[in-house]
Amino acid sequence: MSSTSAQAAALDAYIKLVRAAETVTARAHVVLDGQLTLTQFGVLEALLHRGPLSAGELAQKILKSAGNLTLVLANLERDGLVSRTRDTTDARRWIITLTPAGRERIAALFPRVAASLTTEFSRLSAAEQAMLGELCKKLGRSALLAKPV
Amino acid sequence: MSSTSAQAAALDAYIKLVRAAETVTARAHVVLDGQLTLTQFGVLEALLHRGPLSAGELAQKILKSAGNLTLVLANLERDGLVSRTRDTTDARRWIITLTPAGRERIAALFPRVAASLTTEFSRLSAAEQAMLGELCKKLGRSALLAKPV
DNA sequence: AAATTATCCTTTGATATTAAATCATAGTAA
DNA sequence: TTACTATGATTTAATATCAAAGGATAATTT
Repeated sequence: MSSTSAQAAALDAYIKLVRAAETVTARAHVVLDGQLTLTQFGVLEALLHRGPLSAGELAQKILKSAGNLTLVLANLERDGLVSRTRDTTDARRWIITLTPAGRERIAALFPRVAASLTTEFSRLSAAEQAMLGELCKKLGRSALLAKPV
Repeated sequence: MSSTSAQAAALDAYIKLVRAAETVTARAHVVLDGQLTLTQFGVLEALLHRGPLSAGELAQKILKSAGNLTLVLANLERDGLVSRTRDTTDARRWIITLTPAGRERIAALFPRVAASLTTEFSRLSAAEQAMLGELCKKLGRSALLAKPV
């Protein structure tokens, strides 16, 4: 079994995948202009488009750990961009809400980031973008090997 | 100009791109089994396949800042996996070399990571992998708008 | 040679990130 | 009710990460 060639192809594709993601992200990052970190942008964007969420829900949306969220939210609260209130029906949960300042900040920055990403992806035709999305989706599917019984 | 549809498509493709990269990376990370962080793996892998490099060259290879490399290399040195010696021809540069323990560690882990990536990418045919690589490469090209004169 | 500029790396201060342990509240079982 | 268990969030300890400032050496200019 000559896994060599398949392996070389996989590694090559992987490197290109990661570099592309990093490159495009870095270019979008620039338009934030130091007004938000990328993680903070992710949190505020989720709140803008989905409304108030619990800390746990936010962690899921941006694929980060609960402990991480605690710090990110503390910084955002310190900066007056979000507020935290206890969930009245479950005292373990915090509900995170955009403050007016937070809403203003993300509402101003989101279009810039979206425009940046649109420009970057304009290197690809609509069909190519759809194809890229499909291939990425296939890659992300749940684990290849089912858990044994 | 209805940028809306193009924008939606770009954002959708972007999300899938980033998630795919993160998913595949996280699955490869698991096989490191706590023996190295991903960044440490990147450094040792570069040294294994390219031989001794300066700190600056390593930073370029793994796309990280010089300040970051200082810390990562300090930790690797503390753990006895790399050694640093002054470049005899340029006293500003450090030459980083794998120690026997470092070589052993990365030589054992690299095949595991490569196998993991190969498995992950086996969800795609060879042609699909090549296509994905091409699309990613296109995305990563240098900035779309030339710097004005 | 002396002064200037450039390069390589480190330091500093801040945010990010995770895993694991802990705390508080909720839900369930006895 | 009293235990036990599960869940949501925080804390802790460690590594990662960057931008910006600083230190040392090299290269260039005058």
